[in-house]
Amino acid sequence: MPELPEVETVRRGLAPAMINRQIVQVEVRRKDLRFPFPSNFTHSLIGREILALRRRAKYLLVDLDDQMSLIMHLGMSGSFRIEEETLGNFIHVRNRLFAHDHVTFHLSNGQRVIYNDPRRFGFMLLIPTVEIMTHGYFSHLGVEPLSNLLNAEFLARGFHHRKTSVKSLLLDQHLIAGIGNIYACEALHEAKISPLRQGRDLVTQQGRPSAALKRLPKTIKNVLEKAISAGGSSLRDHRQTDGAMGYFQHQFKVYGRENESCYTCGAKKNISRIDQSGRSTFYCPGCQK
DNA sequence: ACACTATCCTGCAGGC
DNA sequence: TGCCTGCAGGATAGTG
Repeated sequence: MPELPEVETVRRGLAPAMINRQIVQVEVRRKDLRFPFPSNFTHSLIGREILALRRRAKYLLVDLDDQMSLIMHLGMSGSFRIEEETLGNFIHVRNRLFAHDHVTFHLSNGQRVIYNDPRRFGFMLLIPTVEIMTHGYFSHLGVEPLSNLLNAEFLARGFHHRKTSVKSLLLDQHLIAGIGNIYACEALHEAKISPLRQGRDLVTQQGRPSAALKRLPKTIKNVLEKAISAGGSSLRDHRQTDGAMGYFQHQFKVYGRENESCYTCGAKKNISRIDQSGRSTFYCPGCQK
């Protein structure tokens, strides 16, 4: 589920609860998510203070006070929620658990952070903070799409000679890290670029970005920033940490709108759904060329 | 290097 | 009602 805007929404929700708190207890309810938890996972976390909560691409990075970082990925269906141990001075809320609540972090401020993940494609691991950038998960990640590193010249270099479709290139985390299926579709729509175009087709003979490609960095940033402002997109599993839904799904122009009319060019019942590398792509053949 | 597939897992919508 | 199929926000290993 979670693409960059959803992960960033989660990060912003968790930060005030977690930063400068101590982890006083950790409950792990199964032996694995995508991968087995390390045998010392719980033991390594208890007593640690959380110094910072960062995001890289779709990863959450929790920096601890012993030079270690907890790396968390939400996979397709992961979410976090924050619950209070106490309400007011007297009422103790029992630890209500739901299906697929796999991990609970009890914090020194009396809050608990619960990780829920029905499909269990998510994972958590502990690595030394200084090794994050050289670790296999991160060393080959592409640029942050909201940074200045994503610009038309960068895309021209990345797309040059590539026969792969521009849609698939946007999903390639080695090139740009953080875009997923929804926002790839939405950004291409806003740039009026067909998802079927080959990467090399958007680059001139001289290796310069075409006029269409020059529009793309801006539309990527636009879509991601608006989605963050809306708390992400809730299709099924994504929730903000207070349990609220994101609401950017109401602003989708193409994603999930097969056979509906195009808001941009007005064509009736025009939005198409096609398969690209096993993922659904939504676009308007009328205005995306 | 590149392009494409199969796979992990659960839940849900739609067809019959 | 129930059974079956396909599809879902991700990322990797494996194949030609």
